[in-house]
Amino acid sequence: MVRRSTRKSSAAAAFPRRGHDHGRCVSDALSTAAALCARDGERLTPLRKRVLEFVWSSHQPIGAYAILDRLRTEHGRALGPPTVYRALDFLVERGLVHRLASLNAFVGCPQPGDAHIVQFLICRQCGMAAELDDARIAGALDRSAAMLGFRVEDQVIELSGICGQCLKESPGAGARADGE
Amino acid sequence: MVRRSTRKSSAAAAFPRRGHDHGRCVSDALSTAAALCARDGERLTPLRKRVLEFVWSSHQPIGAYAILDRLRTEHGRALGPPTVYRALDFLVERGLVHRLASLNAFVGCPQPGDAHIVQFLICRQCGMAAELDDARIAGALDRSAAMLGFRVEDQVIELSGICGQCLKESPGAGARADGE
DNA sequence: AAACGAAACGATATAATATAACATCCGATG
DNA sequence: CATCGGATGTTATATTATATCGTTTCGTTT
Repeated sequence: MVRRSTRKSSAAAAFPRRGHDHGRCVSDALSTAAALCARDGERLTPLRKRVLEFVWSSHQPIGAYAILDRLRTEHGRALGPPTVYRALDFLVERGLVHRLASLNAFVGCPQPGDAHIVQFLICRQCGMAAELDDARIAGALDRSAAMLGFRVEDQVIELSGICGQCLKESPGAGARADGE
Repeated sequence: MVRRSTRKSSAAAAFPRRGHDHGRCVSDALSTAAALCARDGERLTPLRKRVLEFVWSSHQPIGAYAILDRLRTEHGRALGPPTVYRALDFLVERGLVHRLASLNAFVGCPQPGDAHIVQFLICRQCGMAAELDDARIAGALDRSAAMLGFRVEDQVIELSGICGQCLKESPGAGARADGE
C-alpha cells in the first residue's frame, strides 16, 4: 500500500515540537520506507534500515561520520565510510532521506513517496530541520529562471534562522538542543 | 565613491553570455572592491586582490584548492590552505564573493555593496553560475517560514539546471565549457 | 539442491575540503 | 625606535567523501 499525501500543493509542514511523540515519527518513517521499497522492488536491508533509524534518531540533521560511529559501536568492529555512504546514497535516491548541502548532513524525509519540493528550515539554536514544501515558491523560481532562459532541474533551498519555539524560549541565549 | 544599484527590487540579473567582454567584468569587480574596502576602512591587500582576480577568472565557481594551486604557481613556493581560506573569508564577509554550498566553490559577486538577496543559477553543462536576485521570492520564503513561526536569517538558494545558451547549442550533449 | 549473476557489503587507501594553532612579518602609531 | 595589531606563512590535523577491489549474500535459473 502506497501512502499518498493529501496536502494542498502549496501547504507547509509543521516545525517539529519539542516533546512530540517522536517514536511515532520513527515508526512512521520505517513503515513507509518498507512499503515504498516493497512497491519498487528495492531492498531495505538491515544496514539501510539501521542507517535510516539513525537519521531519524532526531530531527537534527546528522553527519555521515556520526552515523558511522554509531554503527561501529553496535557492530563491534570498524566499518568503512563507503558502507555508510552507500546506504545513505540509497536512501537519498529513494527519497527517504535528504542531504542538506549547507550542513553536509542528512535528515529524514517526512513525506517520502510524495514527489515534493524540498525546502528546508534549519534552526541554528536547537539544530532541528523541517521541510517547508511550498510549491508556489518553487514554481516562481522556475518561472523567474525561465525568464533568463534557464531550465531548472534541481533546487537547493535551505533557510537558516530561529524556529518559533527557540524564539519563545530564548529571546537571545541557549535553548536546549535535544532536537527530538 | 560607492556603487549603487538601480535595479528594481525584483529584477533578475542576466546569465553571462559566452563571448562577452569578460575583462570588463574583472575590472569592474576589482574597482568596485577597491572602492568598497576604501569606504569601509578595510584593506584589499595584494593577496586578497589576487584571490579576487582568480575567483573572477571566469563565471564558473572555483574551489579553494584550485585558487591555492594557481597561487603556488605564481608564488614559487608552497602556500598553505589557511592563506587562501582567510582571503576568501574576507572577501565573502565583505560581500565581494559568494560561496556556493552545493559546489563547495566560490564565485564573484557582480553587485557587491548592494544588499541583495542571493539566489544562484548554476548550469551543469557549461558550469557557469549567475545570480537571480528576486526579492519577491525571498520575501515569499520569509513569509512562508514566518507562518510556521520561523525567523529566517540566511537563505541558501542554488538552482542547478541548463542555461539558455547550452539549451540552444546542445539539446543534449556537450557544449564548450570555457565559462568566461 | 547446485550453479550462476547481480547486488550489497567489507576493507583499505586516498582524495577533497576546511580549520586549529602558533610563528613571523609588516605597517601604522606613539 | 618600540610596540601593537592585523595580515600572512607554516605545520599539522580535522572533516567529508570517493575509488578500488575482494567477499558475501540473495534471488533466479536450471
